[in-house]
Amino acid sequence: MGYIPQNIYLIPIIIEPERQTLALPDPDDDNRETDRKITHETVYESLYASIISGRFQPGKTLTIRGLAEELGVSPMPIREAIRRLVALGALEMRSTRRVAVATMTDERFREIVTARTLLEPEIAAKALNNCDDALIAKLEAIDNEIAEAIEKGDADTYSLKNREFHFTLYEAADCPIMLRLIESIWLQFGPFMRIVVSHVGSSLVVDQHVCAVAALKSKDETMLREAIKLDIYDGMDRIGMELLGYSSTN
Amino acid sequence: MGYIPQNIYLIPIIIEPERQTLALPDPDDDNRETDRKITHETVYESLYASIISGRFQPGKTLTIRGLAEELGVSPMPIREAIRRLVALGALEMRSTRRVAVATMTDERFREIVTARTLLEPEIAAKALNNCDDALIAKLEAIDNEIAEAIEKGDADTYSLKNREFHFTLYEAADCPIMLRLIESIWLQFGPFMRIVVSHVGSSLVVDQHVCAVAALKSKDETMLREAIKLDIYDGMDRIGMELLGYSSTN
DNA sequence: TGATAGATTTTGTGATCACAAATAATGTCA
DNA sequence: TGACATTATTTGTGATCACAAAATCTATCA
Repeated sequence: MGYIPQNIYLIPIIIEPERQTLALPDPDDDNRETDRKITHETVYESLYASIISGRFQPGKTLTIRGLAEELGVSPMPIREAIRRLVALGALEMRSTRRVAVATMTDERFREIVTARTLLEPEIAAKALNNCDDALIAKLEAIDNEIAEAIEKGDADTYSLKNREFHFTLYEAADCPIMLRLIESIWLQFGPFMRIVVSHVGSSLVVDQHVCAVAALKSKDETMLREAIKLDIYDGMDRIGMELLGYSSTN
Repeated sequence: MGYIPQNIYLIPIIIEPERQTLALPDPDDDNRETDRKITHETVYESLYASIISGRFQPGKTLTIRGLAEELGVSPMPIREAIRRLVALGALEMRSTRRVAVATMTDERFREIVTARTLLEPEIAAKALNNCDDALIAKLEAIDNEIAEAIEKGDADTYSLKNREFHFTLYEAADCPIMLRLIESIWLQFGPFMRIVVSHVGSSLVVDQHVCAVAALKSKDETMLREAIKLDIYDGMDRIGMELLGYSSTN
């Protein structure tokens, strides 16, 4: 794969997706004065979270009734949530109208890298104009949590916080349309994020997040674009390595 | 607007969206041996076609029951189709859970131009590798129909064929993920395509489609990217001009 | 033993209904 | 006459049901 920018040694480890029960947040929570709790919306968020955190095995088929029972709702809101996720490419509709978690192929993988390197440096550059000290502080705080997660080998927290870092930055750009496109892309490699890289491998990598924050501080757009691009290459490497040694199971 | 690449004179004319009844294709058609006719799928396609051809006034609120009655189906498949279109940004969900056709703002407009100029030249370049004589012939045929439509001042055919030209080229790239992103973007300015430019204005414009086809013939990637970029600027100009003299109605 | 045909279960789909929130319409009072 | 409260209607939402297609299981036969 010609996009690998530097020589790094990664040891990919697949975490077997332990059966994890889905659950909707307790409706008795008192934060519903702002927005009414719409079931299909809540279902969507629940499935969304499961997908981006890699709780669903890629290729796994989902059934409407199964999810409905698991989440304790009727099939109706499940259907609506599934339609949205299919539209975004997070789930794929098979010819028999069955939905499954999106799988990955070499071609899809390359497309994702291409689309990410086109859109994300651009939106980061737009965020540069709206950047203030609060944003920088927030990003640095997240980056510290990421370092901590790597230290502990906590893959879940790592991928969660890595995502948070990127989207915190991108949201500052105030470009909802581009953000939606990027979100759609992230959803499509979400199921592959549950991968741990060895501590040694990770620590050898130049932390592009630090570079990105430095670029924000010095208002250096070129440096920021480069940092985001290299961070994408780095992150996608981990998934790419995994793809090589792991043919799709079903 | 600084993106305008050349001095052209366009006279935008808004075609008032005449009330046009929606209708599902006759289920008695004999082309259903290949794939079963799923109602919510058919509804989706129907709404999709209405949106990209600008049959719906931007900002117009759609009701589930209203569409259901118009299409002669129950509210259920309407809901599913709407969820998909909301996910793609073609429709927007208001705070009261009401859906409306996406509106346009200066910010959204600029974002769309940015995203298009990032993604479309790239996918066109990928299509260049898979380009054969059949594709070129097809594109030239479409371009002839476009010229004819401009001649006659037929805005509907123009925007339909313009869309066909782009997507025929893009599909040749065989990049389904990027294609979906581009489709999502097109859906968002679809409602604004129903705009006629004066014949004189149009004929003054350099036909970037011809340039694109020439670039395909000579395998000139740089030229192809440039042609696509200029064509986007040209097309978006027409919408941009319209935006200036036409504050959003509701 | 292994493949195939039939039976059984599972599953997607679309319609209908009840309920609550939102919108529109109506009447009342200053 | 105009602003506000009240009523009526419309509309989104979620559950349940019936039906048909798909998937799974089972039994039969080579």
